[in-house]
Amino acid sequence: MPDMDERATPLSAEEMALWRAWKQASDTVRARIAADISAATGLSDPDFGVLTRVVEDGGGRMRQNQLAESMGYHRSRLSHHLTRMQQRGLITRREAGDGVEVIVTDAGRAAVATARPVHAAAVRRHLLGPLTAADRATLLSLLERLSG
Amino acid sequence: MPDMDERATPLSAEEMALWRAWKQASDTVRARIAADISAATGLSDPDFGVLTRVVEDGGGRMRQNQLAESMGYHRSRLSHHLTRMQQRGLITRREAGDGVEVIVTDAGRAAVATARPVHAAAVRRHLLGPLTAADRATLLSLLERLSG
DNA sequence: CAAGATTGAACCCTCAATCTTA
DNA sequence: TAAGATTGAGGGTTCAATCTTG
Repeated sequence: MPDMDERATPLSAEEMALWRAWKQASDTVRARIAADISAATGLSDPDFGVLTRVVEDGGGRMRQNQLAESMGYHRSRLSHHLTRMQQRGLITRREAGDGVEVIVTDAGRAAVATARPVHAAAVRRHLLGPLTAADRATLLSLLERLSG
Repeated sequence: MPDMDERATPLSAEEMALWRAWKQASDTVRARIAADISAATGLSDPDFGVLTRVVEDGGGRMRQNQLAESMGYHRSRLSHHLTRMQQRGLITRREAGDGVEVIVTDAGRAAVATARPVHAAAVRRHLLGPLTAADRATLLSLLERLSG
C-alpha cells in the first residue's frame, strides 16, 4: 500500500503562528480580566455574569429558567452553579408556582456593585486599551465572521 | 454623603459590542476545534497538547518536569492530567533517576496521529478560513499586542 | 533544605439519568 | 407526557499542603 498522505497538509509557519497567537491571546485576556474581578470581589466570571443578569435585567430576582435561557446555559449547568453560589451566600432560591425564583442576597448585590467598575476598567486595560481605533473596527467585523 | 460616582464610567455601546464579540468568538472557535478533535479521536484539547509535545519534541518519551515547563503547566495540573490520561491508556509513567518519565503508549500514538490532520483542518475551517489575508495580518499583530 | 511530584478540596462544565408535577 | 430542575459521574483547573529524596 502506497503512502496515502494520511497527514494531509500540516499548518504552515504562518498558519501556526496565527493559531498560537489566537490561543495565547484568548487565554491571556480572559485570565487577566477574571483575575482583576476575583481580586477585588472574590467573584468568578460565571458568578459575575449571573449576578449582573439577575440584578440588571430582573431587579434582583428572576426565574431560574429565564435566567438559563438568557445566559445560554443548560439547566444542569445553572443548577450546579446556583448551588455553589447559594452556599457562598450570593443568592437564594424560592419555589414560585411553576418554577424556581433566584433572588440575589445583599452580599450578592454588594459584590456585583463592587465588581462592575472593576470589570469595565479591566476590559479597557486588557482588551480595548492596547488597540488602535482601526484595530477595533477590523477586529469587530472579523470576530463576527468567526462566530457566525 | 454625596454620590461618589462609585460606578465609574460604564462601557459604551461600542466597547461593550467589541467585548461581547471577543468573548463569543474566543469561546466559539475553541469549542468548534475541540469538538472536531474529540469527535474524531476522543482526545480533549489538553490530551492532544500533551501527546503532541511528547511525540514531536521527545520522540514518545519525556521527563514530566520538562513537559510541564514546555507546556506552561503547573506541576499539579500536569500530574492530575497525566493520572487521567494514564487511566485511559494514553501514556505510562516510569521512575527515572531524578524524575518521572512520561511514555506515550501505542494507543496514544495512534490517537495523536489521527488527530493531527483533523486539528489542521479544524484550525483552517474555524479560524483561518473565514479571514481574508488582510484580516490575518492585522489580527496577528493585534493579538501579539494583547498578550504582551 | 530544595526540587520534583502527588494529593485533596473547591471550583467549573457536560452528559445522561432521574425526579417532580402540572 | 412534557417542562423545570436536580443529581452523579467524569473530565478539567487552581491552590495549598504534603511527601520524597538527593
